[in-house]
Amino acid sequence: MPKVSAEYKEEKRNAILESALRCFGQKGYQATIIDDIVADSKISKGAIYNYFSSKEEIYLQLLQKRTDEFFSSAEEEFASLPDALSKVRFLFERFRVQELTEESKQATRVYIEFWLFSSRQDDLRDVMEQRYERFISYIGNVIDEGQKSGEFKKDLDPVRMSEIFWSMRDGNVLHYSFLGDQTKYEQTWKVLEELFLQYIIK
Amino acid sequence: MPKVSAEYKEEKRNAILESALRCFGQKGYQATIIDDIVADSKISKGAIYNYFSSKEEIYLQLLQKRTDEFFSSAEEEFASLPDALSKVRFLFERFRVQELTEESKQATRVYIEFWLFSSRQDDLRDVMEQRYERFISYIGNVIDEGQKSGEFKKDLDPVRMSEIFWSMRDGNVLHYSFLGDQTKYEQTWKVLEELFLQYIIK
Amino acid sequence: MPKVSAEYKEEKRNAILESALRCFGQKGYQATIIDDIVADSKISKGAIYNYFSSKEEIYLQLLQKRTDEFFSSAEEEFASLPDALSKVRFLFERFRVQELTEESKQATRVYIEFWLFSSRQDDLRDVMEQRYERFISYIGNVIDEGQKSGEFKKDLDPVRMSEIFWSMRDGNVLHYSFLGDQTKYEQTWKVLEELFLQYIIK
Amino acid sequence: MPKVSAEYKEEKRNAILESALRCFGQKGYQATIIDDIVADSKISKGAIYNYFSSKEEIYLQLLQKRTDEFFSSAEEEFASLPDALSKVRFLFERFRVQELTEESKQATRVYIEFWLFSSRQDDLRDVMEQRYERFISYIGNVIDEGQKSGEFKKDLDPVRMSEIFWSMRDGNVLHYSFLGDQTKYEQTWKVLEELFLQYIIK
DNA sequence: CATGAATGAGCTTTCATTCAT
DNA sequence: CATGAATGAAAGCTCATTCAT
Repeated sequence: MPKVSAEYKEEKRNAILESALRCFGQKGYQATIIDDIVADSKISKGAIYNYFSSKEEIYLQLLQKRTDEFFSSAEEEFASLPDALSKVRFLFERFRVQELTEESKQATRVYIEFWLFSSRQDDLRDVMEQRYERFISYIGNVIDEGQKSGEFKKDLDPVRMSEIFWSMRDGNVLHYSFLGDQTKYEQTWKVLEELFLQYIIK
Repeated sequence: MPKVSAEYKEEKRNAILESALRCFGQKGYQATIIDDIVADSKISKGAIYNYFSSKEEIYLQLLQKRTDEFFSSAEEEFASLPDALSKVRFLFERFRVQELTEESKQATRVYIEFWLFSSRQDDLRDVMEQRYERFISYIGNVIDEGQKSGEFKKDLDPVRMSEIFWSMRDGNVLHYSFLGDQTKYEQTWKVLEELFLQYIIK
Repeated sequence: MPKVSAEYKEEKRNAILESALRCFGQKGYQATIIDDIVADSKISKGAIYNYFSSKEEIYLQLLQKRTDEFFSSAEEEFASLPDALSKVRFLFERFRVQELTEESKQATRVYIEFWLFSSRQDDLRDVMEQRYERFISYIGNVIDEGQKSGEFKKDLDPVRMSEIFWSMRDGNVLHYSFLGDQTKYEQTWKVLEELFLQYIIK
Repeated sequence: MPKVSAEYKEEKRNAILESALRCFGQKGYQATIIDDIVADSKISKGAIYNYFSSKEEIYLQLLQKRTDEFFSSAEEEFASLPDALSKVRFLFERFRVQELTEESKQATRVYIEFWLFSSRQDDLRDVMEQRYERFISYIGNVIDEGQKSGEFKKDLDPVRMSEIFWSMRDGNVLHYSFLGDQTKYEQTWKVLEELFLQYIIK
């Protein structure tokens, strides 16, 4: 019989994750120290370690949460979209709008940093690779759908096009996260969308 | 041993830089400790600090050297290329081939990590920003040249297209550095080239 | 263990300061390494840095504490002393007795070393200069009081006489800290007292 | 058969010592690094170690040289002085004038620093103790001479008075080296002279 | 469960000294 | 003898993690 309710614990977990995202975003994953999260969240160091076993774990959970949120919200939107093209357009729109928030920009930056960081640690690599697959196949499926419906060219490899989508997105956000110019980000992203659609649409 | 030749010192410097690149590439900039470079280069810690004033300095010099090499070799090639389109094609070709080397892949990975890292430190930011400008304007000029010669569409913003080129490249290399699949890298890059050229050519 | 009382922390702070004084006294400020204080106090390096931000800070706090103690105890004694002469006599007596303790001898030695050391570092200089002023004006005021009451010669500059007092004291302790001969120290100090009083008394 | 003349070697030795004094004076003994002396003297590190076996040795030699110079010049002056009082007056005058030079002020400062430093190392202690004795007995002898000639009070202990002389001098220079106010130094020293003479003269 | 004091391995950088040339 | 590159043992300080209260 637990001493506190499950909601209470869930709330605390979330508070820690939110603080962690802010801190990681501001200082970077490696540069953030646990005391930064303590200061931001006003939750004691010991408590943080009650909820997460390590700094790495915090990051991983954060990533998981954001990933889940992305997929569930995308899934929700997709339900009302009639065809593959609308879905691709929606994704471009979504990344155009979403990245503009400071939170989202930082999340991506941290994601890239951690991605790089993880690539040298086998246990982390596996986690990141699975996540990668999930993202790739998600858009791959939309492309595939569009091919089947005759919207997109048939001779494209859906996986390849998906990789291209994500490369463009990651590259663009990487530049934006350094430059910080929102208008430029939106315009560049708009051009990338044109480039991409022009290439896949029949 | 003192009063050694300038070449000797240059060699030593390069040996350190090469070791550093290997180490940074394998473990990441932040995760690499000076002793890793000592172990890899068989050069003592003190000696390393005779050549470079800090770990940061080592990185910056490494970056400078690679940047200089890129521009001088590109300049050389460009001399024999008749038009802007050939130049853009050459750049795509170059990044297709060059990134395939382990060294180059790691260099880019380290570059991205440091880029992220530097964005929070004002003094480093300046250095990185200047380097960024240099790369952007380099391809911007080629685009501009192509517009004047009538090769490329006139209504494109050269700077934007340059940013798009670099975003695509950085995004693609980032993915490749994580996945490590050369064939996939080449194919994706090929498609990105098509996408890009199709968009800019009249 | 956390959420300890303020006294607990105060005790720990003091334990560190006491160890530091012992170490500084034995080996000198510059020659003392943090591990010496760790060894002497049996408090871990990390814990020491929880209480003080640097070795310099430890020294400065030590100085502050001793200075405060000096002034508050002197103030207390002064309250019951009827005239300026008694006060000057008291100060001579005090330094005669106090310096005899090993702790006090070492403190002065460390103080002088740090004084020398600080004179080349602007931020430290300021701190040390203020402390200097405070000591000088303290005795200057007593001299002044004695002049007004007619005890001391009127044509003396109180500040100068105060500087002379402290010069004699610092010089004498410096010699004593090197020689370590208590009897000699006391006798020399006695003579210096005579010299001084003979010069200021009407 | 040496390769170079003895004078050549002597010159180099002196050049090193002069640079060392400048450096020690500016930065302190402990804070001075060999490279400072290299930079100041333009003599290579290896060469310095040909002439001196360690940094400590450099200091000791410097001290020896200055001590010898002091005694030989004092001896020279003393020859023409008729009585003990003139000799004591001459010493006060000498320290009043001499300390005003930047070089001399720094030398004393370094001397005190090293004195403190040496007191914890047995081998150095011996050297410093001997030097101490020499200085003490030098003035002790003058006092003694004055007592025998009837100039000074008979009931004074010459050694004690000598210690007092040197305490006053070291204390005063210590303060001056921190404050750096020449006028104040001269005036304070003048008062100390009065104090001292008033006490010893019959 | 929460707290935050304690731990100590680990990091970057320094510098007296050595020694190959 | 002169040179200055090489060495590596320290030193000050950090910070993820633990655990007594």
